[in-house]
Amino acid sequence: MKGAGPAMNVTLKHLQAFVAVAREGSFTRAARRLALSQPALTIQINQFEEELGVRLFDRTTRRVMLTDNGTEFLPTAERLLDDFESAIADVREVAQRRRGRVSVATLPSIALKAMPDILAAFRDTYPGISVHLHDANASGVQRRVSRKEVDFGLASMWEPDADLAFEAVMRDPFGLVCRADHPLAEATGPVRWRELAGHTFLGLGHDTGIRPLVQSVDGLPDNLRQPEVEVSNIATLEGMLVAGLGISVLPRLAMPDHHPNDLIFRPLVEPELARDICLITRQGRSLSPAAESMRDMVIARLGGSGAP
Amino acid sequence: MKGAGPAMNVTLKHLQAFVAVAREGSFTRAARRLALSQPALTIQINQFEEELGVRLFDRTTRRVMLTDNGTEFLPTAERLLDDFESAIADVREVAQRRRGRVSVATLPSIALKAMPDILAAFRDTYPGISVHLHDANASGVQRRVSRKEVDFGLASMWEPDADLAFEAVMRDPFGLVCRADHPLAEATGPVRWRELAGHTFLGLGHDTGIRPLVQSVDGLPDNLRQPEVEVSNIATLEGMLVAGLGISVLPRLAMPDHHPNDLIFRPLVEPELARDICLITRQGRSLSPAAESMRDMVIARLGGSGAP
DNA sequence: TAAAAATACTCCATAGGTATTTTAT
DNA sequence: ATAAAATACCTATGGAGTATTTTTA
Repeated sequence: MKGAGPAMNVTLKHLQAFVAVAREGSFTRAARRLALSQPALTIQINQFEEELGVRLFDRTTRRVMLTDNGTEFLPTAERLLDDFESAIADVREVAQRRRGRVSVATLPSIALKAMPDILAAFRDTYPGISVHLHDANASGVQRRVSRKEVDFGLASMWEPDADLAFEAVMRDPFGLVCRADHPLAEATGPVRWRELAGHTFLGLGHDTGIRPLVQSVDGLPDNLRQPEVEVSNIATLEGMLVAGLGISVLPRLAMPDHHPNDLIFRPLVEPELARDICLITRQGRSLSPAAESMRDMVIARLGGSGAP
Repeated sequence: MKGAGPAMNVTLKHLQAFVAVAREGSFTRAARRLALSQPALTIQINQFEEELGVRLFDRTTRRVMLTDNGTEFLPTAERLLDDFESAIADVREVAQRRRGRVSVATLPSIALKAMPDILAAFRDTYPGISVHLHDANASGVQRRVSRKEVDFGLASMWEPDADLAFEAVMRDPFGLVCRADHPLAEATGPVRWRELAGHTFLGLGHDTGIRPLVQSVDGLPDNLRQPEVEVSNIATLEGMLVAGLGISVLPRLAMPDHHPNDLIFRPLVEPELARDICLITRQGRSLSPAAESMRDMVIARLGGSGAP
């Protein structure tokens, strides 16, 4: 409620002019330093004094010296200019990605398989920017983006949301996962969904993004539609798979790779199925410079290729 | 040595525009508040964002909201504007005599006879300005002015000084001072210098401004040119006069008035002699606003009249 | 008399205005 | 359909330059 103050015909140029003349003790030299003509400087100082109602310099054509008022005001003027400059410089540093912070929410599988490389490259390119990585399931990622807890998310779509924008950056194809000594592991290469019929199937719980996708497959065998066993997280599933309790179906990125010799992965076809890994942002909200850089790097690293 | 920074295409107007839009959440309303057209404001914000390299607002034609960067920068921008305004306002307060300080050096006689009224009036007119009064002899007053210990001095000229400016503001006429029962006190009104011949004369010492003036009088009686008794300060002289040890010669203002019934004063003529009470300032140096006001008041109060 | 500030004038860059278009709700 | 931001275009203010005058050491 305090409107544009009465001080606002005073500009930064006036302060700069004042400080320059005070430091140089000469209009001519100060003008040179400011890359200005001497008359222009004279006018600025006159205006400034007029505006303040105070004489800042006692000057003859031979000597220029600060008045008491000028002496008193000089440090203030210098501080104002410094404050101003450094505040602007701070913002610019953020803009130039020399400083900043970005936080991202991803699925655990992505955090594990894709992010380490990306983070390493990012820290390399933008050493001044700190990165915060949160992992959550698909629903949690969306929630964190909505709540502005993170700059953006990287996950499959959990449910459409008008406030969010989803940009697919990578397809993560589903495949059969089972023990290497399982009958289905005798062949390699693609495997059809219907070949999985009759094998003990280990399913994933409702709160993952994976389940609804699998359920959407046309002509899904009954043992996949109504799994005999259901677990809620990948780690448990992994243990059961290694123990040979059954087979399962997972996106390639979600497949555990702690047991390269025990477990195999065969892409599923007829139909091919994949989850789209999306970059999730708030609709209509721009990203901070740091977040933008991170987004670009994620797209560059995930965009063209499939899984690493 | 750090030249005009790179932040200086940014102006206070940009900051004001930013803060106004942030507060109003609307270009149109902010423009109204700034007494500006909406397109002008749009341009300022665009320039500012361009200059900073950062988007400050996410805007559609329907909604304007701060970006994260904008949110972060807003308090800084507000602080910068406030600092600026209050710094300028401070200077203006000094200019408008609402705040400040003035110090003056005067002769004891003036401090005693003239200054009380002046100070009272001054404090009345400029309640925010503090006044410091120093007393010293003529030589000391000049020294304090030269050394910038005071804004100006008020005294007779001790010796010419090219660095000082002397402006006579009042004539302080010399007169005979003696006891009321002295033969010279029988008459009243003016008295001639030569009438003082033959009376015991009490002289003042060399470090006062009075002595050289008296010595300069044409046809000065010998008893004045070579006083039998010499004292160095007025208080002592007063005591001796009251005791009836002799007569003396003093400017009217310097005459003690603790003994209105015991001592009389008769103006001296043939020739008339007076000391000029001068306003003493540093040559070529302007006065602070507070000092200027004090100077004006001193001239107004002493200028026209003689002693109060 | 020489060097520096002040003044006079001229010009053009740009801040700001008006009119219009675009866009999102 | 409407209200608000963006764009296009134009105008005029005033900031800055050059040339000159004034002043003081």
